Amino acid sequence: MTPRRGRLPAAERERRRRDILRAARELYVEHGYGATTMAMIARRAGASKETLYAWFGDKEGLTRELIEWGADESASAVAAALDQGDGDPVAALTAYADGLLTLLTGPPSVALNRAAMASPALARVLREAGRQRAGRLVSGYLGRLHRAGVIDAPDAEAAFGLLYGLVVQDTQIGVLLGAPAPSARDRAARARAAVERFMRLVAARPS
Amino acid sequence: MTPRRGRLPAAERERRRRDILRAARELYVEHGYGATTMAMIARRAGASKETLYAWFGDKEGLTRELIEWGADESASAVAAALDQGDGDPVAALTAYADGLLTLLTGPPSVALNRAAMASPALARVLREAGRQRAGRLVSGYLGRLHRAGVIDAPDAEAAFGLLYGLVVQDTQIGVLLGAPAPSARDRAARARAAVERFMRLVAARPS
DNA sequence: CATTATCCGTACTCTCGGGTACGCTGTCAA
DNA sequence: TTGACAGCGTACCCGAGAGTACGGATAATG
Repeated sequence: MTPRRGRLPAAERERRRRDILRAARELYVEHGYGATTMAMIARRAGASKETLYAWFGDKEGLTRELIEWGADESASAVAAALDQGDGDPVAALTAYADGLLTLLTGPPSVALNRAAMASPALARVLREAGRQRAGRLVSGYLGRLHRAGVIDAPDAEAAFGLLYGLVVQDTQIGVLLGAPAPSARDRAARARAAVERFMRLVAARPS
Repeated sequence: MTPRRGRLPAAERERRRRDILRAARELYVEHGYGATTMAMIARRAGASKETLYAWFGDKEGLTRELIEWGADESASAVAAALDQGDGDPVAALTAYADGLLTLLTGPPSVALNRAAMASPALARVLREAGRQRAGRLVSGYLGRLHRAGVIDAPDAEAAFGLLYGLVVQDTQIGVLLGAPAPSARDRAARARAAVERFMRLVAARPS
């Protein structure tokens, strides 16, 4: 509400940048990517269109930064979840699974995934910044479990795919297509069941 | 190439309708939904824009019919796959799994799923005509396996979700976001592994 | 305090695609 | 045979939104 005018110091400028991204994310959630105009974003952020174009290049550039910002947040969330449980892999994986479902079915993720479908460039960013980065974290964790003899999964990448499938099933694509998102209770139950099945499938063979 | 003019008899009219839908599908695959204009569709189908609007209402209506057409095809494919194997459930489910992967990662399905992301109405059609319909077929099949004592899966819906997750994992969303589609060999291997794991997880308990 | 780089607000241009109107032509039905 | 309809081609309208230009206001900076 404070009309900011004149040049901004670096710190303030960084905050304004986040304000703009936040405004864009809200509008994508409310109206969808296609129906959100640069004018709407500028209006909600209390900025001018010219500033948007000066800072982000164009609508795609702005959206790209939005995706990267979200990917940063989710990567930290994954790392944090895997640190839970005090070394108990089931607890850590369950925390990760729950977080994954919460993230993927959350409005911001849904809006950005839909947006990415409309632009190959954005899709690439989302895939690399989001999925692949988180995948590496989890694969690395599963690889360590394997080497520690906790599970029998020589191919950590494949094990990650298996876990992912058990957790997510068709939930994400369903929500992207308009199905209601699962409740917190549902997510927790799914996470537990998925990890239990995962452990059963990759149980370490007695040597 | 034959310039069709004058009123069309019913049979011919039906063929022209398919021609138009086929043209639209090709263009969606080549350029994406958003970048495909009604003029392009009319041009490729050798029809006039006015005819498109007269027959389909608007772009969304045309796309809706396209989705329903594809759903019809895929429902028959599912039914056919489940009939394979001469009563061997593993063979039938493997055929289904392979077909599912082939369908979901195929260019037409990818193009239509991306299109549906841009419109809640289209998303609803795709979800109901496609996913739910196929889901009912498979759930019904799994329910029969359960009642026959072949598997232990009292909740057929949940069992379908599990099978789906084991088969598809993150492949569909990945392809939608631009990852390369899996090869036929990869699909077959995935289908076999998924069904093998599925059977292990829902193995009938010895009573 | 003067200066200057920003930044807001607004108004503007331009392109593009959805949707419509219309005349011409060819084919089917009476 | 002949009307009348259906469908092609083309030209057109219009709204909308991306991106730009510019004047005026303002706060950091020296």
